[in-house]
Amino acid sequence: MLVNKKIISRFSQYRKALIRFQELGLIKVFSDSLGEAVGVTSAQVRKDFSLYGISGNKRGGYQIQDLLDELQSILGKDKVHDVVVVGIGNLGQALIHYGGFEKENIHIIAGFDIDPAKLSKSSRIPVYHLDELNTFVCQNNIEIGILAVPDAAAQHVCDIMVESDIKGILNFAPIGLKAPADVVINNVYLQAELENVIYFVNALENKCKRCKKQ
Amino acid sequence: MLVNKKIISRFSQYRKALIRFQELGLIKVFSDSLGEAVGVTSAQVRKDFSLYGISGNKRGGYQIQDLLDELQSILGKDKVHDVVVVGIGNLGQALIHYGGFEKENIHIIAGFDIDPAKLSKSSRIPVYHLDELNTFVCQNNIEIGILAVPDAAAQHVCDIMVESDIKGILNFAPIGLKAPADVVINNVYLQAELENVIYFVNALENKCKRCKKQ
DNA sequence: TAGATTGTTAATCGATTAACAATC
DNA sequence: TAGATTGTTAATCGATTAACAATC
Repeated sequence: MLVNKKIISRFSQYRKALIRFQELGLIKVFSDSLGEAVGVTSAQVRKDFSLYGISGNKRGGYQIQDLLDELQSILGKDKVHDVVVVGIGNLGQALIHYGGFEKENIHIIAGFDIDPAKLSKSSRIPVYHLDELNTFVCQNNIEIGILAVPDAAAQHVCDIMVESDIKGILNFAPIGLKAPADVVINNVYLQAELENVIYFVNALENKCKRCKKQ
Repeated sequence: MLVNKKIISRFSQYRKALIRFQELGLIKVFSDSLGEAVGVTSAQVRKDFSLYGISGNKRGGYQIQDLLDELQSILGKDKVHDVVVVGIGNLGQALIHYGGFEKENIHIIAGFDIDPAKLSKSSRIPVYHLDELNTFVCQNNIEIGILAVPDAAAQHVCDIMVESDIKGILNFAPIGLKAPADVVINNVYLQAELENVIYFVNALENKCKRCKKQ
């Protein structure tokens, strides 16, 4: 796969950095400075862009606005994407209350749960019963769903989402979900990310201790 | 780097899957079934284990309990890790209210913010002013912090955390944080993860359209 | 024993980087 | 022009996988 997850992640980060540059009043960047802002080499930046046919000016760097236009279109930021959140626990709640996605053209338009206490059809972002997911997705042409239910329910709820014809799932349950090949699944395992930090902090400490002993 | 982020992430996932297997009453697994549960090849599983000197029985697979013991110790699950959350917005709040980390020996013991409205010293998990971070970290021997502040504040707050002698940061701001080499930083960019799903859903759709045209 | 699974080596695959010619 | 930066190729690096001998 020539175009992979990582390059698209970097595009998201380039975009964020370019917006910050623009806010500072800058007009153009070099692969060098953009790479530094994101934490990658300048070669990486140029390679990424050239893969997508994005070109700058030899000696003159890249026009920030041009880059942004290209990245917007690659990342689909030129149109609104409606998203639903399934599972209104702590994380699901945080996501539907977080206002930051709005201005990024990602609109979270509804939540779903099975707990009657969580339902509220009249909130700014309504929360419906999971039974209504199918109809809602169909009527509103939803393609993307965020899955934030307890581990034990994850595969089952995933099946329901797929059944409803959701085409992409951002999954927070630490489970290797099974789904048809035409459904995109992207996993974020928060506990694993935290354990990663813990592991490397310990690893580094042990290395230091060993160094001191010598 | 022979031991990288990815292998440790897989260890976290193996562990979760093994716990599920154990709950089902299973005593041993094969690299095959464990790989399937996590979504990797059996070769990957055996390679990962052999890198850490974890061995099974030829023909007999691996004892789940033995594996768990090894993974617990690699991931540092045999002792409690205290963690603080800096930035009590939607995400920070979700993290300190999420109870699931407790039984995983990851204890979130305090939050920090600068907004007076967010402070509450008497909650189950108290939220203090950022000014108190230094003292708190020192007194409680904190090594790990979760950074969940607005983008614009991220680098500044990161500096404060490093200053307080925090050694590992799980960062949610889409910024390539600058920190000394002995500070471990692990980035989770939720918006980028969502944009990833959006990108690949679109990419797949376009491919299908093209297929149908032919 | 025959069959199945591990552990490991070697091959493959893919992503990153170094380097430099092209050129503004 | 001289100098700096792009765009791209080739080299490197690292991670994954295939394959199979060892062996329970």
